[in-house]
Amino acid sequence: MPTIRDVAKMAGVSVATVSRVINQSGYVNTKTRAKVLHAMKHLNYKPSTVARGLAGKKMHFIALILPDISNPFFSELARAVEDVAQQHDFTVFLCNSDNDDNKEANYIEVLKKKNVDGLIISSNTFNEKDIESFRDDKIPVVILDRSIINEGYSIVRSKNREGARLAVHHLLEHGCRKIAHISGPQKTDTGRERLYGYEDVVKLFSWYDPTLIEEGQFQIEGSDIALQNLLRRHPDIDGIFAGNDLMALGVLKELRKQGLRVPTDIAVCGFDGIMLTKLTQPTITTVAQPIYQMGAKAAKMLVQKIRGEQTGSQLFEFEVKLIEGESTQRNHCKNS
Amino acid sequence: MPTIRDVAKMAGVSVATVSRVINQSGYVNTKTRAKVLHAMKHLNYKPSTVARGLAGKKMHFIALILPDISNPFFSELARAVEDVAQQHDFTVFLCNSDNDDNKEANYIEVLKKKNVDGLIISSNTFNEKDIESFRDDKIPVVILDRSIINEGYSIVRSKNREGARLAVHHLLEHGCRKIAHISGPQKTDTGRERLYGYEDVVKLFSWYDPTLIEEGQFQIEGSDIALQNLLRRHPDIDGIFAGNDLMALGVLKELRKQGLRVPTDIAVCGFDGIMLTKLTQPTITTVAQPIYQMGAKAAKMLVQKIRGEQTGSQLFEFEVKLIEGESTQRNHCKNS
DNA sequence: ATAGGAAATGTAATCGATTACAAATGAGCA
DNA sequence: TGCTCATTTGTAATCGATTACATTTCCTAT
Repeated sequence: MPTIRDVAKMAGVSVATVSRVINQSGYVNTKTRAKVLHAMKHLNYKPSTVARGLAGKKMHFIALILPDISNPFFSELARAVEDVAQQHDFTVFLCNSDNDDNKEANYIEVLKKKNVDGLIISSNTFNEKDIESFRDDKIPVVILDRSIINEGYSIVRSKNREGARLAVHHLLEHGCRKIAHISGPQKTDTGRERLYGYEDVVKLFSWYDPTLIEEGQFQIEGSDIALQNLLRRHPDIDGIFAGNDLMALGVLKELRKQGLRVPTDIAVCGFDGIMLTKLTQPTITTVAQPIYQMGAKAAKMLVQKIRGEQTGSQLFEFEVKLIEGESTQRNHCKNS
Repeated sequence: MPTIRDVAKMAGVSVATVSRVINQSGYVNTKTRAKVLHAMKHLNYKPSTVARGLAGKKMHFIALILPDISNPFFSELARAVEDVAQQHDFTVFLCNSDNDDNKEANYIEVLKKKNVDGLIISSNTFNEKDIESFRDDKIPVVILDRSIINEGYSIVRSKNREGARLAVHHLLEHGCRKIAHISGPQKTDTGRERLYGYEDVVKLFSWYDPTLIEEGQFQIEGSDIALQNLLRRHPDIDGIFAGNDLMALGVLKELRKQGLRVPTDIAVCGFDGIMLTKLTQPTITTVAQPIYQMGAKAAKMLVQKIRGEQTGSQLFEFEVKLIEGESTQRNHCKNS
């Protein structure tokens, strides 16, 4: 690997001049520039990012901390982040936290040692102290898919509570008269927000009862048990609002096993809008978030912050949209 | 951020001594070590990976190049790679290539500038020259899910051709008498291997005809068109072997649209064994690769190579396994 | 004619580590 | 006693860039 000194020697100039050419800074004579460029090309010279980093320049990488890349919601988010990062010449560190505080803390430390330029965190449970340590070092942070105290960090999220209300209203409009909720983990913001949205609507009805709520883990696994518990307590449920699409999928699977028809016996609505909802039979009605756009927006904000083009904390809240699938297409008779 | 000099000053020793403590190299008096460790703790000192990198040490990051992280096959692979990397204190760069030569070449360049310690590439179309440039720089490379000339790089893959034969045999055993294939892109190794496997079996039958093959893109999108073309040419198809699960999913969707029943009218078999195949109605029969293990194995091999514990090129080929779903459970009458 | 400043280039310090080499100390042994 | 060698520590060069500062040349306006 040739170094800047090799280039300087070959072009017959000093390293400072080569550096000026590379960085397009200071004055360089046109002819000199040509000589340098020629030498660089000839030697196939590539400036070492590591050396530049040590000399105070950006390393041009950002980190993305998320619970689990194999979850389709996050893999789409990651895809968006990576696309935008790539467009701006940043590389992305992939960090799976599994919502585990220790893993996360460990990552934070490693990332600081590696001079990461910025951080996007969409992990559900993070230690705010860890994040604060980034702010102390003036490393920009964007928080994705979380509602945290709005101090110092920028946030990108969507309207979870409103979306949950949308879902429940939709179920009501399609004739459901007893709607249960399988919530996300209550230690997560999104899990809580969606539960609140559900409660906003159902608490007005006489049939409502807190035992209509079961907590899930935002995963397929476990949603079957949650459903069983609900059905045991309330065999007359005719609508289920699942806290996310993966759980809706699990519910669909379990309902089938129980011999219950969707949507005839029970209607199901999910949340997120992952592609999967369109592939099942029946397709799943869901409250869609603009997943890709959210990831892209977060990445754009981060890049701007890194460049110093934007400072302070911003909140960016995306609209959600109910996408009607077959899982709620039942007769409206009961409703009318 | 404190530096090694701050630590040295506080402990009343030289930077060399501090470095010795950090790296557990050379001689350090027990008492001195204690002083240094205390100073490090007190200052919350974290050695800069960048500075160490410049001084010739490993940066402790590896890159993972894959076509598209939002594809469930690759997101599971990525998950495995990241898990293993994390266990060995490596961070993972996520690189989506979209099977685009330019993007890939661009990444290769960036990665070299950033002193990446090793590379796992599971992209379908890579320029061998680019990869060779890594070998020239003695940067270990592991190739995942590809059959390339076995020179200088280690390879992890599964038995694609055999798996394809398995799939077709299974369809035959379940009464199919005219089996079509929607192949993966023929510019990819896996796409080709699976096609060969299909041909191995079907070419023995009188009904076989090359027009029973349509090329897909390993994605849901496009598999509907491929299926339409096949059905137009051969309305009497009663079995379809899709080159991967995503295409099988698309086929299922399109068959439903066309009013054809699965498996009664047409049986469907996929390849890969992604979780999705278990969630559809009917569930999809598939030839499962041990996706997670493959990713984990690749990562382990890479780490060993980076540590110099393993040199030379190795080939690791995983077994595949047919997982029977509902999409091929038809009466065996025709077969008997 | 000349001061002032733009243009062009080079020298050397710097970033934060590692490490070769030197030097000092002390113990063991002939 | 004097020599060898393990132990302990420090000095300074090095990795490959950036950049503050110095220097030189040359153009221009007064």
